[in-house]
Amino acid sequence: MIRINKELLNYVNHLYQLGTEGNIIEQTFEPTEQIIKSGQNVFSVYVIKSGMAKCYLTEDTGNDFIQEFFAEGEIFGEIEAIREDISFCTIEASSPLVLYKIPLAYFNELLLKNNVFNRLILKALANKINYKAIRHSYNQSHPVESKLLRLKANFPDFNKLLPKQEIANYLGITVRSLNRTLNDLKAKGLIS
Amino acid sequence: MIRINKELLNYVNHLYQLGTEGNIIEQTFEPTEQIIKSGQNVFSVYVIKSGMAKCYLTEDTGNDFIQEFFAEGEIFGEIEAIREDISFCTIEASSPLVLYKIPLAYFNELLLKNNVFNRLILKALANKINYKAIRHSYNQSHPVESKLLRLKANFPDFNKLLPKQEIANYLGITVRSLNRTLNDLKAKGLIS
DNA sequence: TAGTTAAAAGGACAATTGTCTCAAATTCCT
DNA sequence: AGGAATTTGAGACAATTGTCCTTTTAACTA
Repeated sequence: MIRINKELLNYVNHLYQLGTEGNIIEQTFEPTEQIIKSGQNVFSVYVIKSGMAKCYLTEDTGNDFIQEFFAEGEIFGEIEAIREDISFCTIEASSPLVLYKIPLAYFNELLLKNNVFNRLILKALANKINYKAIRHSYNQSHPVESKLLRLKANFPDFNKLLPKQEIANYLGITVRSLNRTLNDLKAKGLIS
Repeated sequence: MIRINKELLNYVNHLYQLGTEGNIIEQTFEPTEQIIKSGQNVFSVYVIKSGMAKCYLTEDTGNDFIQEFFAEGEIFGEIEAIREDISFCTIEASSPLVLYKIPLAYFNELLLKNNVFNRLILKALANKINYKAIRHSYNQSHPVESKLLRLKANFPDFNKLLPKQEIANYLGITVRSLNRTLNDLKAKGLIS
């Protein structure tokens, strides 16, 4: 649910310290600001220094489906950079955000010339595929109750961190179903 | 549903032609044979030369959820290689398969020393993330009827190619629901 | 070709989840 | 503090999807 990548953050932080040519700059955003918008061009790759953002797709039904919440060290814009395509999702600040902004040209240069960076990106991509595969499979094969228990197990205080609508959008259900299931779980003593 | 990667196939074919050190070898499998098994170590990365394989996860409910069907040029085992982890899915031949088998050591060497290969892998990974994100979002936000129409639009003859159980496992539904919905669509004249 | 096995189809019912609506609680302004 | 706006909670009902089971059809084997 809330993804981090400390290793990548450390490395980008290191690149930033080097400070050569001012290639990487810091940028801040306030909650609800959108950094990348679905269907638009992406001119930079971003790594989160601090704060949290949500990554979501808006469906033709009007529903938002939240892919993940990104926190320290998570990268976004890299898929679009590598595919040389417009964005397929929207990234929106969930809290005050501080980002490292890497221009496309420099990102590609790093990929080509910096083995360490290249490997970190390969790993970041492989991890995304891994968790996406597991999550999709789980979501398709289990009822809401199981999904909620799983979420609770991984993020005990999810219901304090996020509004109900966001939790529902993350689970791909309605708020009504979420409330109903939370009540069932409370009645069974499986949740506080 | 059936993924291909011609560009990667061409390049791996080219590497194979070079034939240095016999690093890449060809291997064949018959339907139902498993090339990679969930939970086990992966010793090679594979690229499909011809035929089709299914990539699926088995859930604790006993359900198989099919991530994708892989055909010419699709790569698998690369996630595990990059993450240095055991496999999280099973790859099983759906038809007679011919594969290029790339040993881990050579795969890593290529990633490090061959810019063209490296970029092709980055693209392959980015594409997987892209289509997974879009599919998961769609699946969570639409009823079975929409999923089926979408499948029909993308693969008009899916119901001739695959048994019902496989289609159901790909859509994350039961065969009963699949049949019911196919009937509804026929009644509405939306499907043959 | 008959007999066995597997795949496809669907009836009947139950469980799950969504839709619509309204009321209560909470937050946010100025 | 007082009123507006947002968030939360839930009742009543409808629609969707799953479970279980039986029948039909197709496919394979000896």
